[in-house]
Amino acid sequence: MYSIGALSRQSGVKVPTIRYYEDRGLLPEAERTAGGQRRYDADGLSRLRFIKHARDLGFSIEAITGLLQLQEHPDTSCQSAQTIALDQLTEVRLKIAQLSALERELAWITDGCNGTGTTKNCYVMTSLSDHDLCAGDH
Amino acid sequence: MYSIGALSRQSGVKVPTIRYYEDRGLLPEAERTAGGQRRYDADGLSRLRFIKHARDLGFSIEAITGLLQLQEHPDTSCQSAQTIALDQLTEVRLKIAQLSALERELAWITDGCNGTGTTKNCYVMTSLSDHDLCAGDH
DNA sequence: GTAATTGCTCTAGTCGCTAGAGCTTCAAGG
DNA sequence: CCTTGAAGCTCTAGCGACTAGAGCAATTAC
Repeated sequence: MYSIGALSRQSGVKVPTIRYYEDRGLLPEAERTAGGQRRYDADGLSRLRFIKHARDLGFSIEAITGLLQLQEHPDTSCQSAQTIALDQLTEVRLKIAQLSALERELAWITDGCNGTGTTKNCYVMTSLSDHDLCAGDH
Repeated sequence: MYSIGALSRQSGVKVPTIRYYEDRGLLPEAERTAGGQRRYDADGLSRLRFIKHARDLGFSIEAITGLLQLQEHPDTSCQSAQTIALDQLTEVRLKIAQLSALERELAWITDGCNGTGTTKNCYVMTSLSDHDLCAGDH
């Protein structure tokens, strides 16, 4: 049996975050000692690791709730799980595309300034004032 | 003189967001009519456009505050402006790198599942449970 | 037995807005 | 001049996923 601190060390998830996950229903209500402290077993640890891994991959709490529900029905089709993961992949790719557009703009803007002039004539400042100086659209 | 609604249409920034920017100190306190409504001039509009453009490029409110302060001293060196922009570029590149790593993981995980099995044996589910099945580290 | 550590609950703060309630002011038409 | 409807006002609360802190109770190691 682990205390919440031990679970935290084993999983890499901070103590308040574990309590937050319980609050949000990702973790079942933990067993308690006579004094009211939470105690966990190996199942609790593996469930928390699952959650952490999914969070690290950018899944939302809501998506993880869905995945955990699927996990509790091991004989149903895994198509739903794949759909959740593919949706996440799509979102990640979209964000990468958006950030890449920003990267191009920022590189363009910073390239136009060598840092030696004054703010008044600075390419960074004028670019932000005048959208037309940008390379692409956003 | 623009009303807040007119300013909103001209800038593409929503009315409550304009008030929020004023609250946060990005915009100076607007002049008011006798009845207490905000009125803006061309300067207010160009300042708001500057803010919007910077927000679109992902600059934080704090970074924009810095840029606006620089803008008010047009004869100082523009090195600070370039630094803020380069910092932002670095952050964007870092986020892209992180998301690209996630993309690889998610693609790997979803590729391993054809959606026809059961949850119990689903590669998506087992990958989330067992970190070692991942392609890289994160 | 005592002291240090860890745990508990509860509230509030982070960021950048967004939504809603309940009220007042403005501008245009008659 | 008066009405009406749109647009404005302030204030509070909510989003997501935590994080920080106060003030107290339980556990554990010596």
